[in-house]
Amino acid sequence: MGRPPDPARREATLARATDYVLAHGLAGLSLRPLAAALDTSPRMLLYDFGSKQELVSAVLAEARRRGATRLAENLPPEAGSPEERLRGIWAWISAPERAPYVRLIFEVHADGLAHPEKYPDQAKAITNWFDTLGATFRDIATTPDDTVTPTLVMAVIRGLLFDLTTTGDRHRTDRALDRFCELLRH
Amino acid sequence: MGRPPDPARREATLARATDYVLAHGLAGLSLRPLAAALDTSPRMLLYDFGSKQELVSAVLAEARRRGATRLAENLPPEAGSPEERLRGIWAWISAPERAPYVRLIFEVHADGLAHPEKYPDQAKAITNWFDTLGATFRDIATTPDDTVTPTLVMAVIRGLLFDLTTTGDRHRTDRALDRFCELLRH
DNA sequence: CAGTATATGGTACGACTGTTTCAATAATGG
DNA sequence: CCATTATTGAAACAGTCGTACCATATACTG
Repeated sequence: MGRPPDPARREATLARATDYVLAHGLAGLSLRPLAAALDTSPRMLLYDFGSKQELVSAVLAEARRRGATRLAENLPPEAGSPEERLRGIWAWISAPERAPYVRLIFEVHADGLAHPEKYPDQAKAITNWFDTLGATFRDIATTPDDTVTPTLVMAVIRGLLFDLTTTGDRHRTDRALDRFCELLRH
Repeated sequence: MGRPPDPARREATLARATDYVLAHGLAGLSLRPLAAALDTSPRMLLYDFGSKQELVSAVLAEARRRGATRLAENLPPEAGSPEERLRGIWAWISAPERAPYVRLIFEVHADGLAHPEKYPDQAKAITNWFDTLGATFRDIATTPDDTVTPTLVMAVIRGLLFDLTTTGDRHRTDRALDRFCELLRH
């Protein structure tokens, strides 16, 4: 008996909160402005998530979930040559539409370096996200259990993303990826 | 006439504030705890620097200055082959002693992505810092004014730094750099 | 000494923070 | 209608934030 719970509300709030965090970043996140933008109240955010920290955790999990599905939709891991897949991943992740996700990844990474205790396993989750990408390149590895080549490939992508997001110089970063593909062919 | 100014005090405060920021990060920086750790008062910090934002700018400039001189001291840009220089840079910047600098770089980068207005030209300053490193590799470029190869080299270093600081897996990241050197030789 | 400029302490302001408390409303089953 | 459970609003609490104001202390010149 009693009024039935409405789990859909929490999920809808989570979805819109994730949009908000992707748009505004994690750094200055505050419950009152967030609640105002979501047409709810700080009271309800805490009612649904318990605390700000748990809300942030939920938002990060949701953002990761979204990124993974979008990647799976657009980049079948078996299509084409390794080089074509590498170019596909770069085109996908460096596209302007992905900028909010990329920004959030860098933000969590940086905050996790200063305050590791705030992200118990989420730093690893970010790693897993890149590891998923890295698995795509297992076939250009030197040995079956070689983790070095995927590590290098992911480092190039992350490093070029850092460069692109800082300088905005798409031409130079695109050509640097070309150069890397060249090196990989030999 | 009147009491003479004491510019040494401001510089001493700046040096110790830079130490503090390198140790504690930029994210949660607050005047009162900072002043307490520096045996001074928020009053004096504002007296010397005008505002928190200007203090942060001064600290970042100082940190950049330190990083540049430490690099110049330890890595003469003309010594050895490009590969030896690349390994030298990686060994230098990935050393545990550089961790605070690296953390700060990632932190400023991430914060600059979310709030570009807070760092009018300092995002470019970070780029310049890496550009200085990149100039070291101009001789393995394909053409004299090739910026692509230095871009790729710096991307590998930044990407591997991201990986190393997240996972702590030094063996894997070191070997990934070996692999990159291999690719560069051909 | 007075005059003057720098340096510093203490304090309070207004705005914000995450969270709590108390009360009211809404929706169900009996 | 009533008991019960979920939901929601309004307000307050205790704290922190950057900063401004006012007084005082300090060190120098003439």
